[in-house]
Amino acid sequence: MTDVPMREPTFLVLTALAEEPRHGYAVIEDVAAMTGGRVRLRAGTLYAALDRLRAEGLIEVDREEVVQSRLRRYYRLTGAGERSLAAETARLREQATIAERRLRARHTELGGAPA
Amino acid sequence: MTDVPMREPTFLVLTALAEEPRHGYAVIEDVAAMTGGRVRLRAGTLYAALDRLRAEGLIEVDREEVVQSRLRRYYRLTGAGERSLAAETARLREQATIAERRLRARHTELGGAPA
DNA sequence: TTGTATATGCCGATGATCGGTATATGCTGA
DNA sequence: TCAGCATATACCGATCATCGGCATATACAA
Repeated sequence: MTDVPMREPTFLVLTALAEEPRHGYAVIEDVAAMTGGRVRLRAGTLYAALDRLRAEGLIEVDREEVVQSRLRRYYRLTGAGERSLAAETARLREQATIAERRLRARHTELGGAPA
Repeated sequence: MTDVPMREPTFLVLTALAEEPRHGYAVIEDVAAMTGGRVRLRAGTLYAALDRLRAEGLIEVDREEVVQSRLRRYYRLTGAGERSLAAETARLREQATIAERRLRARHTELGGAPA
């Protein structure tokens, strides 16, 4: 599906599920921990992303539990989800590498702008 | 605040300008080259991004040239733009590192992933 | 003269995310 | 006691970057 790049929340949801199956709220917590508290996923964003990723076949329901009358629906990465996350990760790394090289070069230059 | 993560086209525009001042069309070409042809910026995306980034103070007009009756408006990164790109790059690298570690761990596990 | 490359720019549609709200339950503290 | 917070899922309207197309010019090649 198109190499429309993933947005940050979507990428982080997949990364959270890459570690182990998690239910929605646990994904929110893991994403917050992973980003040092910077990213607090909104409930609307999270559950919409979960539905969308499931429809795309990148994640699937692992199991459901009921704890203290509350439902916990656990999701896990599918094979396609894992490949998608790996591809996206490679893209992030490549682009970071290119940008870093260029940023470094700016401070390596002695005085002048290149012609 | 500006905690809102940059989208891919915006990041690539800044990366293109990090190397040297470029005019719009040259940005499109550089981004295509940088991504191995994967990302072909739309004119609408590019010029809207240029206007937006200029309004945000991340880029500014470097100079204007007229070549064969056609205007070329060159843009360059500002100090704020350079810091913003550096921050975004760090974010990409961190997230790629976390995702890679988790993806690797999945294949390190004894017994492999459940079908 | 049709098409491609250069070059900038506008405009409507799309869709992921944001921010808020709703619905429950259980725990803690004033 | 009752307010507030954490847990947990889910819907909703608004925002806005991007997409995809179109318009405008000029120059050159097929």
